[in-house]
Amino acid sequence: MTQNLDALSTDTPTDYESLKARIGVLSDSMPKRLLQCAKYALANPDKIALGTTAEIAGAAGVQPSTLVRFAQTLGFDGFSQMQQIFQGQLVGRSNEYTERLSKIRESGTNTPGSILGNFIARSKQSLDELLLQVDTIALDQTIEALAKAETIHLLGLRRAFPVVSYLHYTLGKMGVRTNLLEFTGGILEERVQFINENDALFVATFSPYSPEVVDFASKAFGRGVKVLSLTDSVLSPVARVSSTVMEVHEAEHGAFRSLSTTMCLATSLAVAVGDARKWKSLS
Amino acid sequence: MTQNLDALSTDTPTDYESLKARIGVLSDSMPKRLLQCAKYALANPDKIALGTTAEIAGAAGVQPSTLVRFAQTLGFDGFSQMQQIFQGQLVGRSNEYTERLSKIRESGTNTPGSILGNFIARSKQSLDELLLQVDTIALDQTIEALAKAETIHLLGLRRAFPVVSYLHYTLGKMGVRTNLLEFTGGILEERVQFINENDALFVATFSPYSPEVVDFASKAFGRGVKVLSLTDSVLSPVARVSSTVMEVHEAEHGAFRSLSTTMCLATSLAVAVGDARKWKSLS
DNA sequence: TACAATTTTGAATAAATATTCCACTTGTAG
DNA sequence: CTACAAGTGGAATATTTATTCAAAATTGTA
Repeated sequence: MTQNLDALSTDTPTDYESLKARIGVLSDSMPKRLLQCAKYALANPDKIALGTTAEIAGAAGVQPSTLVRFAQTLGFDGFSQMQQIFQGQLVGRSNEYTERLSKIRESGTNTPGSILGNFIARSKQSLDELLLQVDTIALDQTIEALAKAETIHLLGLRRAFPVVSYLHYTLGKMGVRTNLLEFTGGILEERVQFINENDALFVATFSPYSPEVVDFASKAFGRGVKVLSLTDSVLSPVARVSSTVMEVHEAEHGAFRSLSTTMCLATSLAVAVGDARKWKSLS
Repeated sequence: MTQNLDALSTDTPTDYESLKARIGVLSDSMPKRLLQCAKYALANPDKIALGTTAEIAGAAGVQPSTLVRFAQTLGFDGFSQMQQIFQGQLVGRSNEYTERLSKIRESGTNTPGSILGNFIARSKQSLDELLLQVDTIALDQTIEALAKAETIHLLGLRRAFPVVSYLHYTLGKMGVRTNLLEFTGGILEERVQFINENDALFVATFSPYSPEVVDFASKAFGRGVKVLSLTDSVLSPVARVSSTVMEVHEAEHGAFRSLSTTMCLATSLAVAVGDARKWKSLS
């Protein structure tokens, strides 16, 4: 890494990169104990982010006060200020990106561009989170169940409806038999009896959860039908009446949630199911 | 996530998964404020990991003492003990991220995880592209036209249908009058005469472009109605019969395209229109 | 409607944590 | 060898932070 000129300036570092650069520059002229701090900090950034001065000092073999002097040498007010930089690094760069954009948003009033920029940033963050937090076991189970099912019944109202209607279209295009359950005129309940034991019910529901959807899933589950659900929290009432639950946290802006991340997962699901069916039909 | 029986035991959770499961089980019997804590914790685990009781309580809209009670309800000694679980999750995750990505890269393209990882990566790329290439003038014009319209008529078939049905729901929630045009039984054409001059027609269509949609847009445009279109190319046949055209390039994997980026744009559009209407109604 | 039980609040308190300060040590130049 | 500066340790302090508790509000019930 080439040395950063910013590190020579005297004001406090604002991100992890400039902090590292600053340490690199100053380490030459550091006395023994401060160098010990520097080495420990670079080797254990997580510990700095989460520990207390006493803990860290103990682990690094110095006194708590030395840790404070170390932070001050780097240009910080004290240890706590330096710690925040390490904490920010721990949470991830995606957060920083979001913060920058939302600051831009705050400065100008809700211009269309800033709203879009904000949603883009949040969606990217939400996608990262999906990659990290997705329960691959639940995903595999869902795909397997959907691949085996004779007919896939799809249910989702309000914000979840676009998700199931998309699956209806995409799975249909792949030759999978799907049945999009619509809620027109309260006849939904009776439909549960037409769901076969070889079928599967895919339910999408997000807070605030529609009672009709939960009821329907509950009845189907009671009849022994495989219920695969996609929801936004383990607190979802549909979780208790599902064979498998997949969780997805959507990007939001104020009270409004996107469907960006959910659609990404839905598409993957559809492709994976189509793929699994292809292998099945060949064997 | 599949339900965890361990959550029923009474000793303190030792990892993030069992903590989530515990919350899921206990949430039924939780009073209002504790439920608030539960929801906030599941939605903002990072904040719990790094914040102080005062900060977190403020953000979650409860008292610091309520946070402590929440932790105790889950079986912890106090808030600090619970916080350690969240911190552990945070550290584990940041190490896991690159690991998980490289594992996905190594595995073939047929495993569910790799399909999802692929879509996530492509969606993020596609979102970046949207931020860079979006035509802000067209975006502004579209928002302005939709904000002015008396009724917004929404049209989209196949893969575009989830987009307009989402707009129908979200705009409706904001008190905007929308009319979702459905194509059941070929009576669509006649509907064009019910579109007022003060109305707007929002059309979404992607390759392969449905002729019915293009025809309808063409007729409406001929009658002097504002036609705002969302499509995937300037070569789209709908572009020639539109007042304003917005372009979005969706993430794809083989022959299958997601709706991730499109939904991000649609959400922003809805929020911006809702916002613009609010200002209008106040003046 | 009134009573009991539960839940919430917010100030008081206890615990912990960061920071400061000064005596002491170490290294160094004259 | 001395004197001086720089660096260090650790107790003392100020600050922040978690936790407790009793009064008030809410909820459920007879």
